[in-house]
Amino acid sequence: MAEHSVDDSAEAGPPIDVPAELTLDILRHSAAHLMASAVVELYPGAQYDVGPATDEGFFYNFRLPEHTHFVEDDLPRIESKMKELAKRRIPFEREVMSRDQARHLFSDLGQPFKVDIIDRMPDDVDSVGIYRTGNFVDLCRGPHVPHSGHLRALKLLRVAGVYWKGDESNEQLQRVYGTAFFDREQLDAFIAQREQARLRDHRRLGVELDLFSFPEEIGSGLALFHPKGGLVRKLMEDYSRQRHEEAGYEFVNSPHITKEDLFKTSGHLQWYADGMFPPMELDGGTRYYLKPMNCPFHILIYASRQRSYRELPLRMFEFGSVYRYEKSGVVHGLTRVRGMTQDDAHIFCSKAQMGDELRSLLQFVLDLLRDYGLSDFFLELQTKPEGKAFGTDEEWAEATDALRAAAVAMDLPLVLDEGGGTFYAPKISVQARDAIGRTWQLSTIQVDFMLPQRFDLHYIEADGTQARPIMIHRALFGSVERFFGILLEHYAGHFPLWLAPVQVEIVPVQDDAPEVLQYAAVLRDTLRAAGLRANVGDKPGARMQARIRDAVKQKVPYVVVVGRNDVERGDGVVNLRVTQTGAQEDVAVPELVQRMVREVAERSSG
RNA sequence: GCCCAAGUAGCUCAGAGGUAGAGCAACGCCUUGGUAAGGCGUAGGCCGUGGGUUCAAUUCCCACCUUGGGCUCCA
Repeated sequence: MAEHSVDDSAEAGPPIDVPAELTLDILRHSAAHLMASAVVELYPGAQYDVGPATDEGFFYNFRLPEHTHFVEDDLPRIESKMKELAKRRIPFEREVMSRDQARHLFSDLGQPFKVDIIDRMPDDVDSVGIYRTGNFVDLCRGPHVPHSGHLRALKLLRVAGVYWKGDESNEQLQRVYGTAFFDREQLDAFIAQREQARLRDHRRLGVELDLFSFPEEIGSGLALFHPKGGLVRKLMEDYSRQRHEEAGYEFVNSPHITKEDLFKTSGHLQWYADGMFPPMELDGGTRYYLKPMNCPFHILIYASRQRSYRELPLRMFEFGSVYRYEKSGVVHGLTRVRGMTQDDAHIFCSKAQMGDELRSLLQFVLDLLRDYGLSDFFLELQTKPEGKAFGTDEEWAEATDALRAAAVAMDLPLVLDEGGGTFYAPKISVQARDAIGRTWQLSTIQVDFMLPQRFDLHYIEADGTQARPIMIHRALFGSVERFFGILLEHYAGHFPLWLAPVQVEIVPVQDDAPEVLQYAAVLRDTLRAAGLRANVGDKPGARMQARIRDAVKQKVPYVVVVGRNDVERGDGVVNLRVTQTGAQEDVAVPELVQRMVREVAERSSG
């Protein structure tokens, strides 16, 4: 997933001695040097910036001379040059020199990025490490492999434009990504793993399974859900509604557009305008905005009349459609869209209730996510974004502490994301690992002291005085679209029975024998009467084998084959095929119904 | 928004300065087959959109739209 921000720590410190063992990071960092070495040979005058190892491999940032730039087709050339250099077993030679000496060296070499790194080093650094690989010289604390012969399982992956030091206002450099492993087998496994990820890409599955599409006519980042996708989505939403109802939420609704004043009051126009679609202006000059969030609306519902302490906590839930103006380059399938539906709720409560409410809420979130088949979580605590938020540090600290306390009580790994909160509140993000180990940010829970102030919310305390409620903002799926995409990838399209758009495909062996078709129709109706989604294909002339294959490709969980033999035997036993494994067994219809109904009720993941 | 690349039939892709092709899907006919593709045939395309160059553009150039990989940002 997301790469680290540019990390030049490998270059910025004093040199490190030879390591006790050769780690993958060391190998990859050496591979980055080798790549830079190849690039400098192939593109004389190329300037190199930083080139660390990453989780997936390594990269190096370059500026090529005279407006030349890499294209994808250059990668094979660079890669062969690297292999050629690797064969020569060129030693990685370490040298320690004074800071001044190094500065002169890189200045003479015409490597301004290195000079800059040296200049930015802390004052107490007076000697630095240099590594030479043949003619290539890099500022580097190391360590490295002894010689380039260790670098044989290599692959360059892609080129990308990156901002120097990761800052949008800086010049853009070109980054070449690659990866390296100890041996060929590991590299092949990596390539196979990428292929697996490609096969379960939700954008691909969305087309194959006829779930959703992104027609150009609508616009970037706006999805259309087809009947099957719509059904899965409805099942997801129905269950969510049911659970929310049980957990004491009330259902509200709000419009998609609103006058600008509402977003002035909420602070969205001050802090979030970049993420909003431009306004539409009516005849009288009144400006309306599409809503990027639902909170101001729920706040107005709260404020619609006087509230008593007896009503708190007040929990308002809505599948709210919001629109966010995402930059054109970031839109991505269902996981990053411009129009989405949040399973959004706002809890209004007293400060005294906040702790309990947060703990039970977190438990509720995790329980619900588990029901959708995710079970491997960690939490992230995101704090005040300096300079991009209102409110005092004390208020933020109090809200953040409340969140931290609730998070700690969950006994899950907790990581800190300094400055990752929104403009009105710190938050906990629930991160989940999917079936192939990728992590996704799902739920967010925010403790908000700001908006109740800005909207001047209050309630009447037991003693008759006015008090200020606090707000908890929370979304479990995050957005329905995004969660749908994540589940689709998590399951690789094999939805668990309770979510599968078609649960059983009934395949007649002889599709022109009336008694067989009749038998299949009766079976279908029996299954449907039990609330199961059963289907008999109506494609004429399709042979049994082809129908089975289609059902498998459509990832229908079960296939039941019925034919003349079953009709003649008349014992109500049919053959069941578990699509994902190909396993077959004979089973009596009542038992089949019972089993499937139970599997649905348990929401088991197959 | 920025860097790089790509848009040809529903899908996956080939092609070439002289107005297009395959496989699968669709449709029709034949086949009635017991667990992952039966056979034959038919139809399907403003070659992303708009400009330009040219006798001629889907092919070359420009802009825009959409998509992909990144950066930045985020649910």
